Amino acid sequence: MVTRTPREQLISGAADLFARRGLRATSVREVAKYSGTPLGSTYHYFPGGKSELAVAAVEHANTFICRALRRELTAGGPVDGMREFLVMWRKIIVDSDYRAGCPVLAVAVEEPDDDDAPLLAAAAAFGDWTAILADSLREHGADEVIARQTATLVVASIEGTVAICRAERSTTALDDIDAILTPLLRRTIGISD
Amino acid sequence: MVTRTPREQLISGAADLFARRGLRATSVREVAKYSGTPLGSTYHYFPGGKSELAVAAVEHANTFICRALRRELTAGGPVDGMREFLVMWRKIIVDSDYRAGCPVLAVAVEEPDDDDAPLLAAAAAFGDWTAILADSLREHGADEVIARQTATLVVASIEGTVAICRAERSTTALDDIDAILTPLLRRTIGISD
DNA sequence: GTCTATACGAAGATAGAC
DNA sequence: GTCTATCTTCGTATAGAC
Repeated sequence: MVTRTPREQLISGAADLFARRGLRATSVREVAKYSGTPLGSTYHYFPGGKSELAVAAVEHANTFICRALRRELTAGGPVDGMREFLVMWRKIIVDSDYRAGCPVLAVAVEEPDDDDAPLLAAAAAFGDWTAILADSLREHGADEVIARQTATLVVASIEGTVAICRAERSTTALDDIDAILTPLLRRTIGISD
Repeated sequence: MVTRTPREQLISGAADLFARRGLRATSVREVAKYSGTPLGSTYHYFPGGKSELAVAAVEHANTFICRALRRELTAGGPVDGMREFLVMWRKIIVDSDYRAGCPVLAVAVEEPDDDDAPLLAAAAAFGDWTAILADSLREHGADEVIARQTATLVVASIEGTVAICRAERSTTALDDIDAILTPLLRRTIGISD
C-alpha cells in the first residue's frame, strides 16, 4: 500500500468523478469530500481552481491509459493488445455498475467556459492513444496512412462505445465492435481471414 | 417560415445548448434566454423541470437524426448514405466553429442525478440509429449479425469522432474514419475491393 | 502548511401578479 | 396562459484562524 499525497488523491478522485458525472456536473466540493480532503486544501494544491484540477485529472487518466495500452500492445501485438484494451474498458464499466465512463471524453464533450486548457489536454490524450496504436500497427507491417486512420477509428469507436454501454446498461456494444475491429486489424497488418 | 411555438423553441434551443455545453452545464435560465422565452414559461411547458426538457430535447435530436439517416440511406444505399451522414456531421461541427457536438452523447456521458429518463432516451436514440443502419445493410445483402455489429461500430465511431474533432478543432478524424469505414461497409454488403 | 468559516453569485424551482 | 419576483440550495473561490 503506497502512501498517497492529498494532491494525488484529489487528482484521481477528480478523474473518477468526471468519468461518472461529467466535468461541469462535478463540483470541487464533491471532489474534496470524495478524496477525504478539506475544501480549502483543493485551492492550496490547485491555485488555478477547477480548471487546473481538471487538467491534472485528464493528464492522470491519460498516463494510466497510455501505460495500459502500451503494455497490452507490447505483450500481444496490435490485434490481441487492442482486444485486451477492450477487456479493460469492459471491466471498468461493469465494476462501476455502468456508471463510470471515460474522464477524457467527459471533458471533450463540454464547451470550455473560460479556460480551454482541459479541452486541450483531452485533445492531446486522444492524439497520444492514436499514435501509440498506429505505431504498433506500423511495426507489424501496416501501411503508415492506413495505420493512422485505423487507429483513429479504434480510439473513436471505443470512446463512443463506452458511452453507449453506459446508457444501455449493457456491454453488448463492446462485444459488437470487437467482432468487427478484430478482423479489421488483422487485415490491416496483412493477416488474411 | 413556419411559426414555431415557444415549446418547440425551448426544445430545439435546449438541444443546441446541450450539444455545445453538456447537460448539467446548461441551465434552464440559459435555455429560456436562448429561446427568447421567459424562465417561468419553461416550467409551464415542462412541469417536470429540467429532466422533462432534456428528454424532449434528446427525442427531438433523435427524430432529426433518424430522418437524416434514413433519407441518406434510402437515396444512396448503406455505403454512400453513411458517407453523406458523415458529411452532415462535418458541416455541423465546422458551421459551429467546433463548438457543437451531439446532444445525445452529451446526455449519455453524464450520470443521472435523480431522474434517469434523459439517459434512457439517449440509449433509445443510439438503438434507433443502429437499427436503421443495420436494416439498410441487411437489405443490401449483409449477414444479419454482422450488419448489427457493423452498425454499432459506425454509430459508436461517429459519436466518438465528433467529440475528438471538437477537442482537436479539426475534421481530420472524420476523414480518417471515412477512409476505413467506406471499404469496410462495401465488404459487408459483398462488394469486393 | 492546513483547514474552518464565509462571501458572493447562480442554480432549479415556484408563488402569485397580470 | 404568461411572466416577474423570489425562495432555497449549491456552486466557485477566499480570508484568516490555527
